[in-house]
Amino acid sequence: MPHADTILPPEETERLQALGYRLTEPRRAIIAALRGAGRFCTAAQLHERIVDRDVGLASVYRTLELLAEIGLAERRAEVGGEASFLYCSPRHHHHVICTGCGTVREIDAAFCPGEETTRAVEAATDFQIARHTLDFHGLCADCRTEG
Amino acid sequence: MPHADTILPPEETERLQALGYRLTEPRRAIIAALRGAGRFCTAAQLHERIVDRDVGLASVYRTLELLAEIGLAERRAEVGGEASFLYCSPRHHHHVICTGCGTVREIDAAFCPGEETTRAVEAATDFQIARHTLDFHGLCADCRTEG
DNA sequence: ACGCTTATTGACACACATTCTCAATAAGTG
DNA sequence: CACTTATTGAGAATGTGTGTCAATAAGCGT
Repeated sequence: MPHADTILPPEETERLQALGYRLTEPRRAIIAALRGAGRFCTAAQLHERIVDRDVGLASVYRTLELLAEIGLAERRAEVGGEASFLYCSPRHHHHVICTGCGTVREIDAAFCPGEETTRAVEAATDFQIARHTLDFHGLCADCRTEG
Repeated sequence: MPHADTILPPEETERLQALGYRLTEPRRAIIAALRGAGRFCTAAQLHERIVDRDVGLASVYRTLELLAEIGLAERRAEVGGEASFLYCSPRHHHHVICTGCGTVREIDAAFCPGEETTRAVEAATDFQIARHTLDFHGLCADCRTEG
């Protein structure tokens, strides 16, 4: 019986189980915490948020690694040698990241560089482009009014 | 007298010195190695490339950190907890990264999302966008013919 | 060129993020 | 409800990255 705070949308459960992974209580808790954070989190930060569930730190690391592998999380290098992870929906999307508070909002593919841009890059570089990443950085409304 | 392999374009030297940093032999060697690699490198890999210059591993870490701070290098998280660094020119640019061999090529701002896209993102999110990052991933010509 | 000031360096000790190990547990299956 | 085996938690082990400090050399004024 999953904990009330760990009821996940079918996106995560389906993707995990379709790949043969088991949907365990620790994984539910970790995914829910990462999802709810709405920003880049370190393993230690996430572990902090779920101490009451008796989830080991090693499991947090293992699950974050797994999520990054299957595309449900994005890994980022942090100053100080600590890695951060951000929840990502399985759909194609991009990020708007607040340089003040770190909050991340997903934006949909409407803002993607189009097919023509991709073709132009291919022509200019002789690469065969398969995918791309795009992030915007700036201040969110809250951080703007505070400053 | 700088070593023959460490003659750098004025871009790096100017930026370093303008910020009050000294242009030392170890820094020349590290920057030249990173620049010459043309792909993401770990500190250990770069240290390997310049063992003959008697540069300490600690200095490699310190210099990479410094370069990332002033925008001459990009830091990336790596599976296994080891950070990688990529040389970046001071100009605004984007990357095309080969998923086969890891080679990175810079492309100029012509492929940027334009002002109108940025304005649209601002309207959709109520963020004040200051900058963006854009990377393309795919196979380079060499890796395509080998496959 | 020559000293002076001080940022920078190399070596090594150290801290700590991340992974490994392994017996115990629980998810999924029939 | 039993069975198989992926997964877990705890702690040991690994190894990346940082701090310390005396020695060195970059840049500068003369």
